[in-house]
Amino acid sequence: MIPSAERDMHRAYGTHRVSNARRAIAEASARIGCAFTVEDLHRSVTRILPGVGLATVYRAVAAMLGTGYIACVGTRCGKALYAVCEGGAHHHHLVCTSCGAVTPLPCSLEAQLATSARRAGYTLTSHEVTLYGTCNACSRGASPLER
Amino acid sequence: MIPSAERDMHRAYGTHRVSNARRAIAEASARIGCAFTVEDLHRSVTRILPGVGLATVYRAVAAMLGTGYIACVGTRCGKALYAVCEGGAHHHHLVCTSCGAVTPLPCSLEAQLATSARRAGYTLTSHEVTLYGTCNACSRGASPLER
DNA sequence: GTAGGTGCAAAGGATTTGCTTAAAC
DNA sequence: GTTTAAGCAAATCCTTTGCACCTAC
Repeated sequence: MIPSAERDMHRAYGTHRVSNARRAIAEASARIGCAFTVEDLHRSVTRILPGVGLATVYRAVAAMLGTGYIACVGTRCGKALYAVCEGGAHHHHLVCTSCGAVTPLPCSLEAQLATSARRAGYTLTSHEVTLYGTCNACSRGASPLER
Repeated sequence: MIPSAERDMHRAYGTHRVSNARRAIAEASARIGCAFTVEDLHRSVTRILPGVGLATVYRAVAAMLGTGYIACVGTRCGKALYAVCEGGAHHHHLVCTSCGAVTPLPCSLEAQLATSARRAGYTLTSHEVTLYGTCNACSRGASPLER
């Protein structure tokens, strides 16, 4: 086993056990390279390893959310959208509404938001910021997926 | 009919027709005073006007989302959470995770976020910011709802 | 050897939709 | 009068769960 691949598995699943199915699922997540639904992921996974069940993908997604390897970056047509998170540092996501590309954005608002919250009498525990826009390629008219 | 109440109905439903059910739904939304699920809203509405169906509430919620009278401020246990939006100006929401209180927060990040996005090669079309925390009352240990 | 993962199928549950009747405008 | 909403019930569909078997550790 290539060490870097093993490291990725640890990033994805933490102390959970790693099966062939989960290996394929983490690999497929990374390969997709943009925001994906569980269904998208399942389709990709079965190309790598046929026979993996949808429930298994859902369970692996839950595990990967737990470790922060992936994050929910919105919804599309009632389905949750996920994306692989690059580093471990606190960040947000910039999602292309045309092709689904996802770019991580370091969070520089922490102090500012906490101040606003405090002024309103709240003690901030967490915040969610998601930016939606069109990426360079899509702005130039490159093949977008259907929204 | 009290003029101010009529004005509220217009804010809630725009050019849609206003029935007794919808009047009760808009009124209940405003009375709740914090974040609510469709189910919560349905319960409140039937106290004002018994016999209103759940589907009617869902359809009214869709209409009120369309006019911006209410907005989605997150989810709780898989159910969408909504809150009445005060003014018309662009703002975000500060949600108390303990009691569900919602405080509108004027958006002061527009320029900053657009710049971050542009730097990443994106043309920003929209953004969502939701802050979660504990309100003053809950911090002091006042009766919280179950999470 | 055992806790944890898999696959399948069935259940769960929020939300939507079809249809007929009733009410707004 | 016509168009739009209500109410009911059934359908939809994403997601979760139960269970028996298998596998990573």
